[in-house]
Amino acid sequence: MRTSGVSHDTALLRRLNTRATLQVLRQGGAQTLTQLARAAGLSRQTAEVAIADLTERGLAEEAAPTEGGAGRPARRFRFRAEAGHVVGVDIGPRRIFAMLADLNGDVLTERRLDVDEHLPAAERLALAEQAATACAADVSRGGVWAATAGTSGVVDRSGRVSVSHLIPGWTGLDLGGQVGRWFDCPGFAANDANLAALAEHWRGSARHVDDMVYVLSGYRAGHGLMLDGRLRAGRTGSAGELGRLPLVGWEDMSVVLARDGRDAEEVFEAARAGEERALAVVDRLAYGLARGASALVLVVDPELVVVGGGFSRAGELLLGPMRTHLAGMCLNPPEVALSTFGEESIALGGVRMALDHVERERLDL
Amino acid sequence: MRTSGVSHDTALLRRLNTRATLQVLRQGGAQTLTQLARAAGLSRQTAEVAIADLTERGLAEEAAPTEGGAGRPARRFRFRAEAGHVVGVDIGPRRIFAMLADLNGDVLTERRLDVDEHLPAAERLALAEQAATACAADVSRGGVWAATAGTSGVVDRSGRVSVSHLIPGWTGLDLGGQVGRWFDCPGFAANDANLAALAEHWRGSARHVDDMVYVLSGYRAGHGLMLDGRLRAGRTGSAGELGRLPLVGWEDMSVVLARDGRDAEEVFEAARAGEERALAVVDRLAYGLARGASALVLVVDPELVVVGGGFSRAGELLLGPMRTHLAGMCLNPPEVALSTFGEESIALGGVRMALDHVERERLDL
DNA sequence: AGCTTTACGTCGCGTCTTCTCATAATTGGA
DNA sequence: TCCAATTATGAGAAGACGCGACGTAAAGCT
Repeated sequence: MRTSGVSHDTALLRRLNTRATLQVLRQGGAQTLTQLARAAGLSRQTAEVAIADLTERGLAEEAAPTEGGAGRPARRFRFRAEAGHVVGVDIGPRRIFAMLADLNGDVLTERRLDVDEHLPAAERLALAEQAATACAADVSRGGVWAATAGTSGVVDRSGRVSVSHLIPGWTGLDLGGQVGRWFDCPGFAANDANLAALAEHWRGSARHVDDMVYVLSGYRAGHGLMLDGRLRAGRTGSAGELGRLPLVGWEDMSVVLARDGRDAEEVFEAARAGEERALAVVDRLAYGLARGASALVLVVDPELVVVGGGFSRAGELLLGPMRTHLAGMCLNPPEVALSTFGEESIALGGVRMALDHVERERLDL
Repeated sequence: MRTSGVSHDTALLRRLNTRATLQVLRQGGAQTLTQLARAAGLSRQTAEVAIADLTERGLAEEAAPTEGGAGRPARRFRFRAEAGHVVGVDIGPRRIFAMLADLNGDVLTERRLDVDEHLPAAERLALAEQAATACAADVSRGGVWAATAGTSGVVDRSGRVSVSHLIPGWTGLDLGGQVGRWFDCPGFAANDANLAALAEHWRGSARHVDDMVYVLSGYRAGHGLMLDGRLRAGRTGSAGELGRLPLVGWEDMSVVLARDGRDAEEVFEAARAGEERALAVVDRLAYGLARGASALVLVVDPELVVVGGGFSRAGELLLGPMRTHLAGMCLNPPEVALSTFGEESIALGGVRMALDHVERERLDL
């Protein structure tokens, strides 16, 4: 039970209506006052007041009126997506990926960097900062309103890396705080699989689904949970460490491949060519994935499982057998889909998480 | 992305302030206008208007003023918890348990009934209806505002039992609809473990925790998920069927006991007396429970695991070894606690779910 | 009885939204 | 070229709401 505590005077109405107008403006593109008012369920005058408010805050501006059409041409207004920016960075063991996006979430610039997996924390951070600030080179100081980093390992709610086995010197790092310092803005950090889930739900394979599970398949495993349209990171942020459950069988992925002697890419290649042995290896991988996924499915019963990560490059080759195995393990097997964004999903999820903050705090949505 | 669509005129303010006043009134007991206003963050006048509103709706009434104290005695108002009622029914394989509660959720009457596990659906329903209506005998027609039934098996969002292995004729039953018809009110149905989780979170062992997992331990297994303070039933309501995952090892509970030859109660008795063989059996049960729980913990990373169901009667005898086993299976083992409400938890969870509906729809909270 | 304290009730003000009506700016046809 | 139709704009009035202020009412205490 929470107390309300907040006083509700008439100023709240103004805020609410401005918020509604802003939502409509963002979703519908450039619109006239009449259109805005109708869509937001307000009178034209109220919409006008809201637009004046937004214009003053730099979030709206007048656009060119529509050509043609009878009657007096209406003034049109558009959302100034360029009023602010957000940054998402994926800092992985072997790769750094930075993205700059505007307030619509449209990606403006990207930087990709391969790094050595033994690179120490300080230098890795410095490279990530370079990549991120380079992306934002054209953005004025203070123009980045929020930034989020994604990384492998356990990241707690405050943005601190509490455990990381894959990146040297990473454990204990206040990653969220670091990233915020780069742009003097609020900074966040989250587990990579969680961010990937966020991205897939935002614009990817899970666009139309509010209960889904993202499976990060590869030499390391992980997962992200999206329930009721919201990310569930768990108490310590360590949801996503399913790979640790020996019963589930994700740990022996690398064993399967090692036994074969080839790396994943080669095996997939051979399997695509129809080679028997490679197909058997792929089936074994699919079985392992299905075992892990089945635990997720039986626990949270999602509508969709999205498979991303390195192994997902095999595409339907892997998904087909995975569906078959999963069907045998669950009462109501959910749909299984490939990740839409490959490598970019983590940085894109970072963009989304930063946008979430901006929408909540600065746009007052 | 959803459009707002709702117009925000000044009437909304009134609604919001009335809501805030009602919340304060319910939480704080009988209060004066000044107290209400301060707690709700409103002016005294506004609180007065809200109270007038609530009084008209039958939800508030004037109480006796406080004795003593300087100054003019203030009128005091209290929430009329007796303005409406809710019903929760647990319809299990071998037991029916009905509860009537007022709008505060205080339980007024209970009825418990043992039934044969082979009892056909129609007769089982008739008995449940008898138990429930008997509980509500003193309540005027229309005085029950919502009712919820809990049962074992998969219950979908609409309140239909989609799968039930334990109760004959249960599969396909529109349980929520049935229960609603008893009292001519909105009726709901949910899986028993989910309702138990709700109850424990409301007033039981998980009172202060918003991310928790309820484990129904017994000859049949199940679980309920409470994340961010809300129940997550999953797409088809079949989250909670973890027992189906053979890898997890919940299925062989009965095997463990069968091998011993005694039933659970006898084994616990013997173990309490210190008998070696019984202790080994309990440890084996604890191991099985921990295996199942570990899957839950690794997937959702809760703060707390609440153990209920038949085996939980063993108390710390079972929980101790379970904690030990769990610690070996998880990175960050959560706390493990016993269920506060034994058999009553399911019906009580039903009360809570019915109250949720009432608060949302009729109290406009 | 008079003082102090606390609550009550009414009045007026400011804010917000909406309705109405006069006005402005276009297009298309006479 | 001019006029009607159409659509948007702008100003003013009305209604609803919340809040602060001030006078009044009702108790206890001295």
